[in-house]
Amino acid sequence: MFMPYRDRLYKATFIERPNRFIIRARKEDGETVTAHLPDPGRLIELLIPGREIWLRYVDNPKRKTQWSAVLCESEDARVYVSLDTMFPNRLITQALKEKRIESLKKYNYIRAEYPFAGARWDFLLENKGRSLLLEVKSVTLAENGIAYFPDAVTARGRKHVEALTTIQNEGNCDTAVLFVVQRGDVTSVRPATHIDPAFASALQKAADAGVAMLAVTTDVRLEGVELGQELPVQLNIQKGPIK
DNA sequence: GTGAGTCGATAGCCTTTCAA
DNA sequence: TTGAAAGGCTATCGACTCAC
Repeated sequence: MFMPYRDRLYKATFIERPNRFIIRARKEDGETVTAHLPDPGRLIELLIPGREIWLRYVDNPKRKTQWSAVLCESEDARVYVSLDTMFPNRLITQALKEKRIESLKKYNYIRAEYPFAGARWDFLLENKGRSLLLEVKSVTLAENGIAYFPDAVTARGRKHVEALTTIQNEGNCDTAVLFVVQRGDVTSVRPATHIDPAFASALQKAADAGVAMLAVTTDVRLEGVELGQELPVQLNIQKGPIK
């Protein structure tokens, strides 16, 4: 399943990141522009001065910036990595509606952004009257063919997982976490125990409680993003990548 | 039906508050 | 005084609510 970008992309060179939502980049015509960065994650492996990055122009006078970062080169320049944290939800919305994810094929798409138990969940699915709450996590960090989440300590992410565990234990509905890897050079997903051990522990407890752990890869291109195959989520991994 | 406004989400930095 | 914890702020988007 392929989802094209809605806008033309402009090649640029990353210069700096003044704050987590803003970057400065130099376009091919020499103009230096300020762009919004949709992914507020750390991204220290990706956003390195001199690296190629692609922007889209946004004609919206209400915005403070007229440019948004869309994707950049991976560390080894072999693949592109999406920087748009909104894109996975659009892609997964379409994939769920079209039943493109094998593990979730039996579920019907009900709605997105479903408020339940004091939180808002990315998707509500249903199979034969049984509901499933699905939380989507965007993954950009990878090393040696393994994707890691998160790329920075995430108390909110941990609370999300803990809430899913509680809901799963109550038994009223099923729950799942879906990691969407926004790059095509990985073969599995692991919790980043070396970055956020608390999150990794919470994820393990969630899996033990029955929260389904799913992952899909994507092939990020300059024209758009292709939904890739499902990937294994490897828990019980005590150490991070070998340096 | 449409437009305006509100809310929640994202994660790191900085400031403030509070306890030891 | 120092360290930890809590909360606000940042820019943008999409969903939702409400008024017209």
